[in-house]
Amino acid sequence: MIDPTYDPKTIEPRWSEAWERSGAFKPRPDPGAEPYCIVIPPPNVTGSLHIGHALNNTLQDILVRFERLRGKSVLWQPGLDHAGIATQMVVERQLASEGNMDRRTLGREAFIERVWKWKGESGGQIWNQLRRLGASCDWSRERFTLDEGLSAAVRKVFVQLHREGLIYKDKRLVNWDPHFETAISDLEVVSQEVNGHFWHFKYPLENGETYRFPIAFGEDGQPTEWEERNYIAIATTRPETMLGDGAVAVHPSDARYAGIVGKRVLLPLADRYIPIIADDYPDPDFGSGAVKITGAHDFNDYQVARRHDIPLFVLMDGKGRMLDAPHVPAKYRKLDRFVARERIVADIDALGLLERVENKTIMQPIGDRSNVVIEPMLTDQWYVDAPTLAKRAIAAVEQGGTTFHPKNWEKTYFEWMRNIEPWCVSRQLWWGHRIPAWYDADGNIYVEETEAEARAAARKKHGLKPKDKTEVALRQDEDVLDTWFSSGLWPFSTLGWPETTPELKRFYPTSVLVTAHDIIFFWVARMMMMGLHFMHEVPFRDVYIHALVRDEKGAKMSKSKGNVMDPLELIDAFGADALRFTLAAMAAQGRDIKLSENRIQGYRNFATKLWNAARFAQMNECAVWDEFDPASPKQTVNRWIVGEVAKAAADVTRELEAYRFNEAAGALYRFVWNVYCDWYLELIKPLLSGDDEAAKAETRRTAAWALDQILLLLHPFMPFITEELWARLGEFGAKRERMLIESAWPADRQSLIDDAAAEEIDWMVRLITETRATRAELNVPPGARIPLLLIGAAPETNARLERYQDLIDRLARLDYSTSADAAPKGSVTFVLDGAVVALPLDGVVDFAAEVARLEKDIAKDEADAAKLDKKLSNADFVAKAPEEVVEENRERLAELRARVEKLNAALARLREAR
RNA sequence: GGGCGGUUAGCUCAGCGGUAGAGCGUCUCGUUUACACCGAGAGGGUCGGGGGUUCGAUCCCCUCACCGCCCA
Repeated sequence: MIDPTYDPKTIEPRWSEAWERSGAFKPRPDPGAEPYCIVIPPPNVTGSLHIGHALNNTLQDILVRFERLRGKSVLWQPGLDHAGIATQMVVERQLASEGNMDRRTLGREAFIERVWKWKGESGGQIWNQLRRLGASCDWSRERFTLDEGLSAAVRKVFVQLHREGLIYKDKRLVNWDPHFETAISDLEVVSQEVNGHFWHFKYPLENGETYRFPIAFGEDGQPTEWEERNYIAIATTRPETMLGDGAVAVHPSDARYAGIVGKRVLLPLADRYIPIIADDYPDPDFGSGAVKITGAHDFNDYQVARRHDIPLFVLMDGKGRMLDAPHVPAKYRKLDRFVARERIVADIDALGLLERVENKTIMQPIGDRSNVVIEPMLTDQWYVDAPTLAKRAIAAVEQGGTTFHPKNWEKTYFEWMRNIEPWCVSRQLWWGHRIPAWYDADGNIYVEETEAEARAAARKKHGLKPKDKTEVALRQDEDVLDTWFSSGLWPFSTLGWPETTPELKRFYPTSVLVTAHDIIFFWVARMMMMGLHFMHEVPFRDVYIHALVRDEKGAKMSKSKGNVMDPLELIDAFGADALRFTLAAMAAQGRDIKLSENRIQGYRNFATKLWNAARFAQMNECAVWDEFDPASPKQTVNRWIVGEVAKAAADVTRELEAYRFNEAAGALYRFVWNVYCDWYLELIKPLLSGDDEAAKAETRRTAAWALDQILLLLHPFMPFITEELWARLGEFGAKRERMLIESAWPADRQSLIDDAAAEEIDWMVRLITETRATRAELNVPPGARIPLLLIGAAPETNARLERYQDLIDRLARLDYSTSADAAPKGSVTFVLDGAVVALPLDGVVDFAAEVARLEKDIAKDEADAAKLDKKLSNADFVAKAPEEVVEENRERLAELRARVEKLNAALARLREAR
């Protein structure tokens, strides 16, 4: 029996395990079944479930369960990525809390061992959290980016790309994280607005030269006043970098400086002379219009320096301390960059060269993991030739090989891919795939999949014969690869590549990738490039970009901001089904989600409603005892609900196919609550308690069938409650052959829609609703049984009334209802489909209230009629609007006028009766 | 500075060339044998401002304002 109360806490835990044990999460072995595959966006090994994961995985699970019910062979491939920096950080913190031993003291091997140990103990806790959410991944196939297989894929890819010239070593400017002492990607750098300063320095001209600098301007913008200057003014937010200046740049069109371009200025403190150059980069209207160029410590300056062959002065070491080097004045050497900043400002000031200091909010680059200021640094790194790989990735989307949903994200994808920079893939970390490159003492590089192969290559290079005993001494590159390098291979490496596995053959390209837009660059782009290059085929047919879940202010949720909503707490409070349904219902395309608990509570109530409906069904023996043909019912209500099921099934199917999760959820909500519960169950109560045994049997079976269809349609959204009810309902009906998760999605059966039945039920629903509204408006006591008279209706309408009399009387709380020739004196009336419905309430209701009600109705109808009349008397409208629109308006006008006439008559009668 | 998106009922949000919708909240009523996590009913919006296109604009175009995000 179904418990009297719905309690997600007791029902949800039983199903995850039962599903998994049954093998339902594994792909259907049937070779004839269409394959359907989603690879999970791998959570970090350090990760725990946040609301973004909950949304992302709910949507994937909805698709996966939907397609599984549709009979496809479904693989939802789970796995974790090793998250280089994040994981290393976790373990380093642990080491720090245990004592003073840092990773360098521990040594590389011991440190990595520690990380693996940590991974074994506390990595991947997110899996159990995803199970609580109901995620139906094939857990038996779980992969990890540092698995042997995936590591082999990484080595193979690196070596092949290197041979093809698509991976190379280069010295370029990178984002350097002085805390972790590694290069990081642009995407791991976040801009933060901070209160900073703008320091204005004077750089004196060489040999005491002077020039006239305009200081006042007339209305025409021409200078009117000048002063004689022996310096050029520059401004900087980072004074410590001035020691590395290689030039001062001005705009070529800037007349103020035209005379001194090509001359030199003295770089104070450093005591070097640097040139004044002309370049398009400086904005003449900003500051003094002159910009210091520090090529080794600023991305824009780097470009300028390259254009003009300006020397680059590296000022800092990996920790962000000033270098102990000849070009750094002795007094600043080894100082932290921020200490050096203060000293330099003070020293410039002492020289009388500090013009002024301005307060200014500046955008500071911060490492998203370390939270320290990122330093642009000139270093040797490995690069992937992304611009070349991007070409096919762009073409694939242009030609529709992969489609984004919603489509407008393709713009963002193109924008980014067309401006892609070489991808720096080396990281100065220990946790990750070590770069398969070896160096000999002469600086030769051997890029091979294994050390043995590198050794062989080195022997060959050094002209050693097989019999020679000497070995070339090799040293492997210390660095590891960017985590995204291995994640980029995810859609094929998890399926077994580089081996040719049956899964790879069957499931690549995958069906859809589900992800948030903040990860398009990180991940989608990389998978596209790698997939096309190594598999010669896109990694996925569709990319569904879902919303970001934001806080109430529209800001991204983050731990540091403390504005997170914990999905596990929400599951505890409302159940996983309610959370899932909420996320789906709010997942409208192209808009972010601002989640509120009230909404989740509302959908928990929805689950309760379904629960109670199922209880009602069970209490009334609504069970399917044998094969039931939904085309067989004779009763109008049953014929009607069968058609409504068919419509709902078609709607849900169509919306899910188009990734319109919110529409699918909305259609289900309305059907279950407003159709099945509010009307169907109410309408069949008399049948269920009546004595027409045939009708009763038919109704029980129809109600049971419709409920089963609801469970099927709702299962992708609310897997737990539907599976539970499926089981409970099966206790009394025919034995369930299988769990709901393994059943079959409702077929599209438009033939079940009976328009005549629908029209009839619709009429009855409106009659009942109008009667209730009228009663409520006139304050007729709920307990008062009153009669209802139908006047001037067509014969078939009178027949309807007769047919459904019992139902109407019950639901509208009537004494009796019948057709009549005229409304009795003092009746309250309303108009329904051209007939007058009269409630004889003379003396019972307030005369003034009834007059007011009628007058209000008349006024509204007349206003509507006037609008329509105006529209229809517009010749242009009649001539140009589509015929059916004109016709529809005409009908509406005629109807309104008839209503007004009848209401006026009713008003007149009422006054007469008085 | 460039790009993208948003502005619709008190709140959170759907919708979209042809009669403005939902959930929550509000108000009134209700112990009708599934459900008060419920039922019945009601109120509430010149669809951000201004132009334009159109027979017709909340919807398309332009523009302005404000908000958010991404990239410089």
